[in-house]
Amino acid sequence: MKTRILYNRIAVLREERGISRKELAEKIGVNFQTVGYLERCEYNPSLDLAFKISEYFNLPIEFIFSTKPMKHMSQEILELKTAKDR
Amino acid sequence: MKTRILYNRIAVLREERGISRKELAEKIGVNFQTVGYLERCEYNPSLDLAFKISEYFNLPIEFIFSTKPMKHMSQEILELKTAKDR
DNA sequence: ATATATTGTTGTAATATTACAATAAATATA
DNA sequence: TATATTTATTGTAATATTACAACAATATAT
Repeated sequence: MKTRILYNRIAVLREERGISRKELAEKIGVNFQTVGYLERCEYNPSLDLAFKISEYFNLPIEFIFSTKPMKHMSQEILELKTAKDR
Repeated sequence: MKTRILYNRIAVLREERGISRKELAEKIGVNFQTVGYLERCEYNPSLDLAFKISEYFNLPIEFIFSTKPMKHMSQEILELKTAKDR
């Protein structure tokens, strides 16, 4: 199957939690370099690994990964706030 | 990474739509035998393939795939209906 | 009953993912 | 500055996924 590039928010989410790739890698049970590959979108995770990341951040897979480039979370917040008072 | 078994509802969802593995395979762009492997949980899909299946059925990945054995949809409906009148 | 389509199974090959090592570059911290 | 930590990059090997072929078993339809 010709694999599409998938986009993700791993780097920002990791930053929010203030943890290093090494720490995240340990939590989800992969090599720390694998986290690097994922953050740079050099390859896609398996569904199993996506679930582990989703469980660690306690966020749905669709919030972390997307087939289309992701909006910045900051932007998304502002849009949601604006939508509220219409 | 030691891969966990992931469970899925592909067979029932496909049945609901009344389509064969071959048809589903064509829609999501994989070999029809790959659908068989997935339905029998003989291996997990890539995240990319999970997204394609999710897009085809128009359902979130978490509704189709799970790390724990899935409740039957029939059962889930009844529980939701019961929860409503408490 | 006999075609036809669908599913299950086995095996091999190609591609994608993950692991791991080694080293350089960049960042933070003492 | 010097030291330690984190990140980036490259290369090789192991494992997992997908493709594909071939055939048997079931089910559907004519």
